[in-house]
Amino acid sequence: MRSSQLAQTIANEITLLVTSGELSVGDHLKTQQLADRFGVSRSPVREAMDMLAAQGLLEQKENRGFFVKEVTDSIAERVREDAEPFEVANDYQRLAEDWLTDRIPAEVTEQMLRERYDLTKSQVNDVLMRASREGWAERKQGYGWRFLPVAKTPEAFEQIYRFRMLIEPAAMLEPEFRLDRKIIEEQRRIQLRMLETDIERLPAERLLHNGALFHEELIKMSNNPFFHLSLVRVNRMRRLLEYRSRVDRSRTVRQCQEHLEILDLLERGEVVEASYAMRRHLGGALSKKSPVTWSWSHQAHEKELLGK
Amino acid sequence: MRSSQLAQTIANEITLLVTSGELSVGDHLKTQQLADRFGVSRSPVREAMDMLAAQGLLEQKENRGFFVKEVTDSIAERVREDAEPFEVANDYQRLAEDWLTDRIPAEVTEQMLRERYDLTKSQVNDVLMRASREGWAERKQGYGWRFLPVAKTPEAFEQIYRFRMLIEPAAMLEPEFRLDRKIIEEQRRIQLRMLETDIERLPAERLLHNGALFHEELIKMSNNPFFHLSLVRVNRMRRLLEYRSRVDRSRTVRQCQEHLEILDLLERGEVVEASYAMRRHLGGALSKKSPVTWSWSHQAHEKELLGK
DNA sequence: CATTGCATTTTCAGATTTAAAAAGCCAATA
DNA sequence: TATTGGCTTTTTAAATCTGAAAATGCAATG
Repeated sequence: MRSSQLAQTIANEITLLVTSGELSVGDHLKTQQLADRFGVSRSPVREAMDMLAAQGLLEQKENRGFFVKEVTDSIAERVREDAEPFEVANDYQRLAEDWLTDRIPAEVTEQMLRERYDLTKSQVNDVLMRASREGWAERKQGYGWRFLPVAKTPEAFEQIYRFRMLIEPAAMLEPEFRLDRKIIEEQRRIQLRMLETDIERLPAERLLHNGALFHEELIKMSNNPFFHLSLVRVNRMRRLLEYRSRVDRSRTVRQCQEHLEILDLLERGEVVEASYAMRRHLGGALSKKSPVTWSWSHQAHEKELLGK
Repeated sequence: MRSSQLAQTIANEITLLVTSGELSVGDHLKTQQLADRFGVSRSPVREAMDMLAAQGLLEQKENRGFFVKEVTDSIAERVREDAEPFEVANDYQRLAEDWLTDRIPAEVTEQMLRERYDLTKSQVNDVLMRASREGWAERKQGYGWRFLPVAKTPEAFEQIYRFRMLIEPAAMLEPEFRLDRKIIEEQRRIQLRMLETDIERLPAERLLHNGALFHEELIKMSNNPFFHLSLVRVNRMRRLLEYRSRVDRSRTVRQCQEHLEILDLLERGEVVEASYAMRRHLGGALSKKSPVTWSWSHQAHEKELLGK
């Protein structure tokens, strides 16, 4: 029973609503309401509910619609980790992997890729489009594509972290920065849950995702979309790199704790403290790899203080 | 005589080589060499040379290839200012314009756009792809596109400048920052030429382009591609905004002077000074619009110095 | 023996068609 | 009277095809 991508996505979102407790057993799911919420029409919502009814999460009553039937632990696990087009993501990963490990040349034609990965034209197109959006592939002037060397080296890691150490703490000090309790509570919940759960058992993917989410949600509060956008972009690139390296789970616990500390500081209104904590937090990830001199920043600061 | 886009582009590049003095009268243009240089095959280079020969810039000798024939002022003017697909850029501008001035709704279907602007499917696709790359349009979950409110407000201007004030000075203090004399000389040349020329006569487009180029070339020297990429991206967005507002040419002279000062500092190796000058330079553009408090940065710096 | 000039092959964009998916509509119903 | 459920219409995505453009091979030439 092959069903549409969108319906899948929405089925997951509905399942999330149920498992998160926003909907409880016996509640009535109104089609239009859900459609509005997700920004789609009723068709895919309807289809998603059909699927969930077939799985037993929902119950359909003739001419009255769907109702939550039961909530068991097994259902929570049924949520697909990512609702994104399965194969595209795969193909993309594969290409990225091959490029990062020098298994493909820097210049290729679409044809070559089609053959190598056995893809259709539009699949190749999707993958290349994505790669170019993420900044590591570009069309050549004539025929063919060129892959860019960015992020191949281990230094890329360092570069990303230095960039983040600059923008993330600064974002908190933006004049339009406003605390958003909802975001803070949501993130606290996520981080606490990770600490409670057996970290070893969580998939690496989820660890990376939650980590990135934390930082992206916080930077949003700066109310300067350019900070947010930049972070989202470097994070995409970073995920490409981190996918390959095994996640060091011993550090994850420490990271969660630091995340929680930052949330505490923010909630108490100690924004400058939080900004500083964020800087240390990011610096920590960096210094594990190599001793970095921060002297430059002190120079700059001294300079500015003098100049004032 | 309609000829291929690529050949046009290359014809312009070749003309540029001649007018810039890199090639002089009588020089032999080797096909393969040029093809390699431009990253294309010999075919479009050949076609471009045919075109230029027809125009009289080059001379073809039987079985010996093409040679530079003459260099007159009229030829320099023949160079098309931008070699980018003419209409795509136009359509894109038009759409952006309409969105910025609220003449189209936030949510549209491709169909709507096709009708409104009388475009083919792939044209619409190109334009939307570009808009999504530049961050102001995104696909809805189902059918249709959503335009994002970013950069519509005048505050967007301020936000962009605050972002730039953060990353551009910091880029100069990156550990991998290296002076590149070639870049510095090239930029100095451009800035000087602008000061010499009657600023009133330069097209606004060119002013904006040169300004953006200056900053993008400088940030490259940080050797941290993430700084460069971020700047390129906010600049694209900025151009969208600035296109609409008339360029204040009285400020352009001052800006060029500041650019030159920064170049001088860099060349003398006073990088920290240069970084600071860059910050002031960007702050200047901002403070023209509204008085901005810089207090936050001092707080942060104090904090960090104390924390050390 | 490097380079040209032409011929040949390959690649890809655009148009067209076909299939799939989402949105909209409206009578039936609780 | 709000909502569903089936149905129709609209919209987009995928597959195929075709021709123009770009890349490449090679004999001819200086």
